[in-house]
Amino acid sequence: MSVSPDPAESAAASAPLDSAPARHRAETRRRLVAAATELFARQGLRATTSTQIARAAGVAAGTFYLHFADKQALFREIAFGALAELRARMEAAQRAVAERGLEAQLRARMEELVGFADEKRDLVRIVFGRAHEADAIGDELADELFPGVEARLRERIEEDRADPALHPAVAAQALIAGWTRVVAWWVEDPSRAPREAVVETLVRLHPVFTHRRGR
Amino acid sequence: MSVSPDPAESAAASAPLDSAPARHRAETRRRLVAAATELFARQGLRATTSTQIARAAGVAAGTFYLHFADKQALFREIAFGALAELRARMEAAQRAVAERGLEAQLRARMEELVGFADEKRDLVRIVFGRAHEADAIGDELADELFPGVEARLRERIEEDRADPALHPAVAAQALIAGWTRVVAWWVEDPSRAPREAVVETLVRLHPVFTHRRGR
Amino acid sequence: MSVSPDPAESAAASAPLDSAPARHRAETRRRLVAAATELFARQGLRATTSTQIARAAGVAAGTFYLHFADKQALFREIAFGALAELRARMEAAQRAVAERGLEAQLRARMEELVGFADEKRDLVRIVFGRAHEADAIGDELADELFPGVEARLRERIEEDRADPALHPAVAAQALIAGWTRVVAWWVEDPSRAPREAVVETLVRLHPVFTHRRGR
Amino acid sequence: MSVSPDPAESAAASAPLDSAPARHRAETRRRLVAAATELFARQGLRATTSTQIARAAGVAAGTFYLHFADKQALFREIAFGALAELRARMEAAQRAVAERGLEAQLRARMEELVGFADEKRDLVRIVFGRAHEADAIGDELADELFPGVEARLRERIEEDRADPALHPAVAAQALIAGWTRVVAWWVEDPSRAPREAVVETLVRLHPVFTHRRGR
DNA sequence: GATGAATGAGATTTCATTCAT
DNA sequence: AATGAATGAAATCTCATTCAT
Repeated sequence: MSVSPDPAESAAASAPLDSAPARHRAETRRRLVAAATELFARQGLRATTSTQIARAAGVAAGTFYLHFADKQALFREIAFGALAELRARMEAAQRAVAERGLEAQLRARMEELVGFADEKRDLVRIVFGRAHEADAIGDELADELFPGVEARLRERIEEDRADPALHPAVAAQALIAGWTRVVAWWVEDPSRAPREAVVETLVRLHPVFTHRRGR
Repeated sequence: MSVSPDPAESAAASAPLDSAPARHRAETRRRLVAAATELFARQGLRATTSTQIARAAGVAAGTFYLHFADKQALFREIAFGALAELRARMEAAQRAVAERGLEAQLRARMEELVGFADEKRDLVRIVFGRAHEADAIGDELADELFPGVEARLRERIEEDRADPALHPAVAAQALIAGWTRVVAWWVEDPSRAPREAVVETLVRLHPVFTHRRGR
Repeated sequence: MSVSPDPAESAAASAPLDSAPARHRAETRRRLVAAATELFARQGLRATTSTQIARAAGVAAGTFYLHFADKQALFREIAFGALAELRARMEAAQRAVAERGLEAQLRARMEELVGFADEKRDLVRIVFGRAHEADAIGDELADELFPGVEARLRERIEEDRADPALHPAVAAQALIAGWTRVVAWWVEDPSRAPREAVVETLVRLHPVFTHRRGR
Repeated sequence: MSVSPDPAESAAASAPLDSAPARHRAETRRRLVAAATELFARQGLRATTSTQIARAAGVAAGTFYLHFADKQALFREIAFGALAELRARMEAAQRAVAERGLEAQLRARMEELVGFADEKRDLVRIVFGRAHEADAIGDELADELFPGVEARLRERIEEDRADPALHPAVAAQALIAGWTRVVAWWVEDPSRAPREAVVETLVRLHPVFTHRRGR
């Protein structure tokens, strides 16, 4: 499911989803996404033009805009797709150690985060890297994460599993910024720190880890 | 003292630093910085052109380039100047409570950070805000902070005032990102959290605060 | 047929060359060339801007760059087009007197050269004149002529119709330089020499004219 | 003696030529010429700025204009100085073989021309090379040569040592253009032709060489 | 649905030259 | 005579997006 508005969605909905034209249309869209993913990874977001993407997908320049509002929208789709995948993996990893307690779950999540970033370095670099190619999309992703992180933090505080003096929103902002920055910094040059140290440090900076109950 | 390279510095160095022309030159430079500070705050970095700045400073367009390589360089100078001021204030605040212990010092520093951001909202917005107007300058500032933060963290760990399992560089990246993100988020809309809560949360996320000695 | 590389050629090649858009595109290009020819003749190369040409052709400024890499490229096209015409005319003139011998052919060619320059004074002035407006394009034209001139000279030498002690490449450079200089000098002020004298002198400086066979 | 107008000459004339200030002034001028010669050879004419020359000569930017009207004027002085040297050397070479006849004199001159170009490749490249860095200065040099070449040609024609059907001015233009082009082409890459072949070809293209008396 | 040619705004930057000191 | 900071004009070229076919 697409997170950003998609000019084509209404059209697709008005026709049988498996009609021949609809299938052709979906195929064109898929080709655009594939071409863009490849080009973004190779050249970055800014250096890639919508016309280039269209050409690489074998369609005309104008066709691009029948599927996406603009270059950002296409990239946003890729980025939010990746975020959805990351969340699913973190969920799964957490569930797999559910009975081992909050700390184990936290570690599992951080492990998954770092592993995911390692697999999708190009994407991480574009979204969170120094060149700031994705402009505000990194912030949009962070905003997407924010409510959940804040809510969970609030719960933990209520359960006395996190410091009650923390302002949940402030802490959530700080946490998310820390995570994104650390993975972006690390994928830039993974020799900067052993992967295990990255995970361990992210775990140990988390309020759930540092909080001593009943104090 | 200029933080960034200055195309004119070599020339200036070859003449007495207090000759009449040199004084006039310095005055022109000062006027450019003042005009730029004003314009950046009002219109943002992108919307402000080098020619606008020159005009506002009462000099010709080309004069701008006699003093700064480009708009970014001038802004960098402003930003690094602000950073220097922030550091000085944080140092002073820390020294003022030196005898009250590490935690008090930490709180004094965070208080100063948040207060400073509050005073220079425009600057914070440009450098760390969502529009990413300053491109990589926010990162340059963060990089400037990094060595010190990392070194201090390392010391604390050695003194058993911070969790020894933390990787100093990773933790420093996370901390700095958290600080900058939180102040940017907060100045965007200070009603999001009481100032005291922001300070307190930043304090309580810090490894020096969370670490329990001798464990 | 375009002499210089055309940024749009690949795109055009991917579509039928006679489709409606392609025809429209070609028409736009033609209008740009026409407008440029007129403006170059009137104002010279330097004083004419790409934006002026676009406006005179009734298209937007950016459209210019859809058809030509820059002003030079467009001028190069005009210049090489003229060269092609000159060559064709020289060939035709030569063929018309083919049976009257080498000297007659040479004279026919020189006559055509001088006549052509006379007709296209503006172009000659831009390309070969003192203002050097066309920068290296005059040299590019000379380079275009060089291989043919050198080859023909070599043949003549082998046929004992030119001095065998001549170095063909050196002589070709000298000849071409002489021709271009003389016509540029003459069109600057045709009263400097009677047209017939110009032709006759060019003929009599040519190795084929001066060589005495069997020596 | 300088060929181009020199803003300093009048001033120099109004003071004793050997007064202390005059000597200092001449010294500054000499340093400017030396610095310029070096910079022009290394970077070309365009890439060298008047300010660069002044700095290299150890004087202020404005001082440059106390000695030369502009960058072109300084270069013109260098170029005309070289031309004067070339002429002197050609004269001397010619005189050395005066008794051996016109052809020997011609060959001596061409030999000197090619040798001189070989020694001053940088200068030849700037003045006559493809980059056209010297703008019209090459033409000014050619114009300087023109009257002499034309007059000599006229004499030869009157003596029946050159084809009487030649138009002296036209032929002079062609000859000079051939010489300058050939040396520029050759110094660009001396492997293009053996030096002897260059000389021999220039000799054999000359009307004095090709003319058969009494015909 | 697809095409693809056309749009169009506008900041940057350089450096020869001047002239007040 | 020397200094050196300041002047200032102006053409380029990009590329996201549109819209007539």
